[in-house]
Amino acid sequence: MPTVSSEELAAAAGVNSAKLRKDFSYLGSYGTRGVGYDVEYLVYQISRELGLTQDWPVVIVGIGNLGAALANYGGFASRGFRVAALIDADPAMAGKPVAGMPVQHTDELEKIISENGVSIGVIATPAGAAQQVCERLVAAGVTSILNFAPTVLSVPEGVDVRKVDLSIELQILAFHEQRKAGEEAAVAEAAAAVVPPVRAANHGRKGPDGDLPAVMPA
Amino acid sequence: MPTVSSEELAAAAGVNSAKLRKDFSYLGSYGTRGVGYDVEYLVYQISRELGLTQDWPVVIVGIGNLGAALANYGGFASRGFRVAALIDADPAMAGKPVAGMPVQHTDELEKIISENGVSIGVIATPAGAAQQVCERLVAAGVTSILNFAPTVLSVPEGVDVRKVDLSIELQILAFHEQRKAGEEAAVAEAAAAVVPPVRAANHGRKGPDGDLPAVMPA
DNA sequence: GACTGTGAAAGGGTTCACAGCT
DNA sequence: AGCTGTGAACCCTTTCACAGTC
Repeated sequence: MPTVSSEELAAAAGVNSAKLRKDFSYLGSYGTRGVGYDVEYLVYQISRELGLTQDWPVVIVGIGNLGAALANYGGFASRGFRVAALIDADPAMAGKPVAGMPVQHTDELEKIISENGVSIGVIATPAGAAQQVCERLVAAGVTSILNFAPTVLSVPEGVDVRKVDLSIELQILAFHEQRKAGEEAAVAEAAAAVVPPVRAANHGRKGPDGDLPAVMPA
Repeated sequence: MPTVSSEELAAAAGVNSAKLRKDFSYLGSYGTRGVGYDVEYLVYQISRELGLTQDWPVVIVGIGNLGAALANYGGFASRGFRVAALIDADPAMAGKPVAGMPVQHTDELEKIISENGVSIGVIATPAGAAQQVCERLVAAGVTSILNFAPTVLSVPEGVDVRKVDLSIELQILAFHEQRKAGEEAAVAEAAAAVVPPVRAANHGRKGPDGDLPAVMPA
């Protein structure tokens, strides 16, 4: 399939074809009128725009179950990420191979970051250690942090932090599950609490990844 | 602090106070004019609306690093989730304790789900096993699935699936990182590709959790 | 006086619909 | 004829601003 139309892509993604065309147009005019988009060229242009054509060295700090899971995660390499080092504070971990790579001690953190030109760090430590690790990463030159620890990190201006809370997705499912569990019961409960019954909107999927639950006026 | 104003909450959350009041108003009128919101009452009402006051038994299928990390994750219990069982296809895993709970074999899957009234399942298996596990979960009565495997699951109507891709958050950081890495370079590259230079919007944080990156017209 | 709840205005994103190119 | 690229219309969300309540 060398070429694809906005209609086909939109159907596959579950969105309106006009939206898809307009979105693509912000990246440039990569389509051909009367024909569609050249698949290979389009993939390249989008990859480039998203930064997938670059090589991003990352360090993972905190090699517990989660850190090890991340180190073994196959999806990183294919998206342009290269795990430059695994770092843990436990001296007993040092030298142990995880995902075919020896764990290094926290003492080496600054050296690893500067030698590899790392600008993205992943924190998978316990909550108590996260802020301190974060500060060391930032001081060493990291400007983007992905935080899996259940803490809100404070960082200086210019540093990006994204927090992944593994329970939030479960909460979203539970929220919908609650709504599924019979409207009668929900309405009865709502009435008992002297609350106007509320209806779930946006329950359907917009794209491959659903939206957050939204409570809308009836 | 028995009471809070919309202004205080909005400042803490980084949103407009009118938006916060309007959002709350969709849940009902839980505030008091001239006073604010009673913290305890508000927390209860929001918890109830989000389904946090219910007990949700969940099963985790696939007890590798990620499954173990999820089993050990402290955030679940505090949000009303109870890990009813850990399930793995490897007979060698059966009976081994993970997070203080014996791993059970996949053979028991249907029994576990019906006996515990489980409606939410977490899939942390390798990609190859995910669809099959998914089908067994659904057949056994699960109606919400949280999928950590790098596969798109197909499910019957009425079943909710949310996919967590651990590399997407990294991609978002890399996207911003790319933009940080000097506008001159980016513009030069864009010009070389015969593309109008594009500027990142929505780079700032709206709430505690940042938005997806958006490419907007200049 | 202080603060909520909410109509109305403003703003932003999505969809329509069609001009323009192949 | 077929499909992109995009101005304009539309619609939904956010913000303003103030009436209503304590």
